[in-house]
Amino acid sequence: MAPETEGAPLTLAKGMLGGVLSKGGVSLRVVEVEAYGDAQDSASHARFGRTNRTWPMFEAEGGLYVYLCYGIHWMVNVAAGPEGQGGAVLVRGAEVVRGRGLVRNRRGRDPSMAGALAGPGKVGQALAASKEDSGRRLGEGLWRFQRATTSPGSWRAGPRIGIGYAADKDQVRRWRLWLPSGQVSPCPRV
DNA sequence: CGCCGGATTTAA
DNA sequence: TAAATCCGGCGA
Repeated sequence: MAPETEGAPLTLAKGMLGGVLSKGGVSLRVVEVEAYGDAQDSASHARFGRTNRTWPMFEAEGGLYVYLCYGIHWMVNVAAGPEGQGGAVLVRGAEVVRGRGLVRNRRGRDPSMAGALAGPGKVGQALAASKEDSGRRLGEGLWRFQRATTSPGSWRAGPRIGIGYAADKDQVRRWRLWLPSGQVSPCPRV
């Protein structure tokens, strides 16, 4: 499936753009993602190796890696495979396709405006993601993912956000991808 | 065993 | 510009 010349996380990231990620009654169209690599990627949690938290990153493609950031926000990632390698794709932005009322209740605001789910914490909240979801798999239980039926056509790429701690060489990687139609998540203040 | 700080959001 | 809020990973 993935070309050998390209890392699995970046390949999966491209494949996820425009697709629909669902948990229970909420379905979100993915418009922004970031790829995180294996232990060599100093921005990736895979650099810690398999730990109590990070082990789902090392599962085969389609595994869910969900973790808490800043004590508040749940980041939703999809393991990129191959199994044992480490690597995942963070969902950074989405649009509500189904379950608008549910998302409104969870978020406390109307999710229909453009950019309402621009930001990984917002996506996690819309899906009510938490620790229990980490280690589950897409296609099992409440979680589903439907790839885009029509090709997104084009995407844009830029450096990943919020990884200032990582080595410079990693920041050169343009592993944040988004659809031109989608609103990009804001760059947090450093 | 305690400290540090983060793949962020929000409101002031 | 800061507060919210927590736990994993690392050093001691």
